[in-house]
Amino acid sequence: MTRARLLEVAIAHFGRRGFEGASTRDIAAAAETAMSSITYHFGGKEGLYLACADHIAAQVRERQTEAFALFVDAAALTREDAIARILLIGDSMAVMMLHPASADWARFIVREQQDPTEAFDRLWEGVMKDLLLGVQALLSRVCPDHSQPELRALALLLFGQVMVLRSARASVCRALEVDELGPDEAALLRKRLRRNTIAVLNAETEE
Amino acid sequence: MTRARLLEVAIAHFGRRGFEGASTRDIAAAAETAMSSITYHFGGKEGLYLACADHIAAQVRERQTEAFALFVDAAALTREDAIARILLIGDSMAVMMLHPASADWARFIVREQQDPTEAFDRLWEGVMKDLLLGVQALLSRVCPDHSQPELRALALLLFGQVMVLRSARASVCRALEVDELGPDEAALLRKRLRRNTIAVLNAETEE
DNA sequence: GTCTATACTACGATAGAC
DNA sequence: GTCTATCGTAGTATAGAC
Repeated sequence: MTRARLLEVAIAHFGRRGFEGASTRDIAAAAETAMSSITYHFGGKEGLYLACADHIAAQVRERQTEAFALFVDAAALTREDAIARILLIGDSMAVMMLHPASADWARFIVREQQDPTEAFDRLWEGVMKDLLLGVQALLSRVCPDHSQPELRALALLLFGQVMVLRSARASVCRALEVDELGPDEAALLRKRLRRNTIAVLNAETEE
Repeated sequence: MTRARLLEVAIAHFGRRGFEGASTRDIAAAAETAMSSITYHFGGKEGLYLACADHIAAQVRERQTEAFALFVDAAALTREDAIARILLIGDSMAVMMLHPASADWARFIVREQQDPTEAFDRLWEGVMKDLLLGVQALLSRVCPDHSQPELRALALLLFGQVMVLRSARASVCRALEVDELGPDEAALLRKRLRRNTIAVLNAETEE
């Protein structure tokens, strides 16, 4: 499939060099097709860019199917079960962020986060919104007294711990004195994430 | 100063569009000078890019002078004082990340974090290394039993909570249902950061 | 559907006037 | 130090063959 190959290559190129920096020539060449295939399949460079966003949203959603399943019936859970689910979701996200395959699309997302275009709307509506609302619902079981904005802020900062594994990867590697994150570093970071999350949620529960 | 104006403009342009995406034509025009001034002052596009990294490092270091001062004599502190200092540093970083002025250089840094070039070395050696080592030293007062890698992982995830305010700004705004972060949102996020940090550090202390 | 060929614009670098 | 002028290259888009 020329179309599928173009999408995959384009996500990598747009992610690394940005919309303007990436060239349709390079993308077409790397996908082993002609430049005009982009016009045919996506209408042009911009169409290809937006299609990348849709593809990423679908891909992340598929990869996190098990995590999304943990959002159902949140209101009926005990506090302990809600905490357990939050820990599972956080770890699932961490594993994804630590996996090499997430590098390309994560670059794309981080770029859109800082300079949102129409592509960000698609990413947000496609996955992020549901992910954040889901965690918020679980958090409201853990901290029933918190206001909705407080729960959202909590969810965002918890996500921040996970996202730093991608968005500041170079510093993570430098700090841990490795060239790239291996199994040992992954285990260390996941353990730390789990313990931090437990600490935060327990502190909120005690009050 | 043509040189200073070029640096400021270039950080914004490189941050938004990346090294390849940004054009020396646009940078020169925005700095109200000729394109050849870049050649004269920085030797070319790449020289300008590296000079941007140095400038950012110096700028952040200057802006965080008070925070860096909190690193001195870490070994002699009580656990409570070390925690208090970590909270101050975290809040100082959060204020910086929430301030509109950090948008341009933060884009530059986040980009380098995901695709490090020689510019990342300059950012790391210029500020980040000392910042992370400093926090690590304070953390070792709080959790004297932890290994160095454990302390580094802890420091990284704590930073992640702060960095998410910039690196995922679009999602933060969407989640809080605002177009941009105002004083109310800033207060909410800073409070949450503080409480999370206290919770994490207390949990580690108890064991 | 995928290719080649081409039109037109914008890129970075540099030479040389002032 | 800063400008204008220009060179060679690389960008996107599109027309048209197959």
